[in-house]
Amino acid sequence: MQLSIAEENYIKAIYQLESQGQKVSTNAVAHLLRTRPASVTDMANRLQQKKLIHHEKYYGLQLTALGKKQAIHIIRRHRLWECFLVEKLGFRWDEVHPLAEELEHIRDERLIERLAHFLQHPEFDPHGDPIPDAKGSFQQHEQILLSQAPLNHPLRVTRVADQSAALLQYLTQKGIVLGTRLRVLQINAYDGSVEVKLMKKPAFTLSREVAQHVYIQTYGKN
Amino acid sequence: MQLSIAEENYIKAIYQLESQGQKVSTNAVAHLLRTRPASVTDMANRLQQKKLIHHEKYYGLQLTALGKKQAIHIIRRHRLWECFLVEKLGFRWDEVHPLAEELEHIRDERLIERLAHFLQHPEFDPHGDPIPDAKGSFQQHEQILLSQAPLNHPLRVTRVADQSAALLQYLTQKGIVLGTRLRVLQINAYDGSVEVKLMKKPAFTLSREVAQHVYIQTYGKN
DNA sequence: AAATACTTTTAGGCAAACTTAAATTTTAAT
DNA sequence: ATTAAAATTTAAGTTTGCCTAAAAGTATTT
Repeated sequence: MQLSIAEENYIKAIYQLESQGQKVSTNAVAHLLRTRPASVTDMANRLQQKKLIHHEKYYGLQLTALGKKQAIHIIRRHRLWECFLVEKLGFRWDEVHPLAEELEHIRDERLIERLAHFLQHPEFDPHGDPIPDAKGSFQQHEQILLSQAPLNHPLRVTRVADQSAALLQYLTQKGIVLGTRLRVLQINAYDGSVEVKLMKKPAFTLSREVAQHVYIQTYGKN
Repeated sequence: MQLSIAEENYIKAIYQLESQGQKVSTNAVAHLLRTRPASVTDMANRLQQKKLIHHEKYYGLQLTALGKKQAIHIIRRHRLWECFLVEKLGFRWDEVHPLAEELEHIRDERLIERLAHFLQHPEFDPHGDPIPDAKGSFQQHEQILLSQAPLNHPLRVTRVADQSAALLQYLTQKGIVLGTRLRVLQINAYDGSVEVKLMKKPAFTLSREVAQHVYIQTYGKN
């Protein structure tokens, strides 16, 4: 069953909200897709008829197993294209999201598998998000939010969970990209801001909003 | 002015018919796009309003300068993607056309220019069709139809002017790909079939239908 | 428990791109 | 030069995916 581009975008949005543990309200989807609640209800009916979601009136949307499978395929395509754009065409990590949003809708199994092969089956995209394999499974590796990091411990940046160019450019400018090594000097109990220290640079502070989108891993010692 | 995918497909179809020297009838476009004449008339009105074509009622369609420019951009995208698919992803020349038909609709200037750079600015696609440069000009190099080739002269295949997988697979199987060297032993005056001879292989015959889609260049001697 | 605020759905409409059927125009044939 | 055939356009209707406005349902406050 072939989905339209609009249907794919809804499926992806619902998946995204679900995986953030939020209840998937009509409003939330409308906001994410920059459309209106009435349009979401409209599409919800169609998606339910295609067995891609459950829709309990007034209580929100939920992907079926089938819908989830579709979503993961779309995400696989999206993230592979992001890798391609950065690694092969030389785009920056803050530029690729909108382009991948278009490329992801080309649903050709062979194309995607050959692209994956060409890229040597990457496991993470340029923002550190895991890429599902052809069967749809992905290994979420252990992650800690920068805003909850242990103090004075060697850390490595593994993921930025927000595609906005503004955030990615801001981090880049601060010297933070995937793989950057840093320490957290302190976390401000009042506003949640995080003071970080990169090698050979003066310490600086990141706001809670920023720190809540940056994931790290510990290394060294243990 | 951003064209829809449907509009782009019409523009491309009209360009294709024009460049084959045919008069661009409603019927011809409908046939090419596997739609109905009424749909073509419908779209023709919209395209005319957008100054992309002229439409003299009952007498056919014609691209304006603006329409032609758009068409050439679409073709550039299409042919660059075909190169990518063959050279980087390892697809065969008979597989890439339908995929490129999808990829060509991603209209991002930077993407295309980076793709071109990545491919080292190829001048011809996997079927020997010339790729317009970023400004829209392409050098059509001298070409001769196999069906009009000089007899007993060393020839090199430069282009196959038909994307159908059936033809491309047939030619491949006969040993004919881009760059293949051959001679024409004779051309049958009755049915237009062409007897060709490849190195180290027995001669064989190609029908007029096939020979009219294969272009060659002479080489050696002069 | 009632009133108010907020969310969601329903209803009615619109534009794009298609369809079929009927009317019209052009072309070809007698 | 009519007439018949073919091509084209018009008219009316469909589906997808969106919209606004109004109605209905849910949540919150007092």
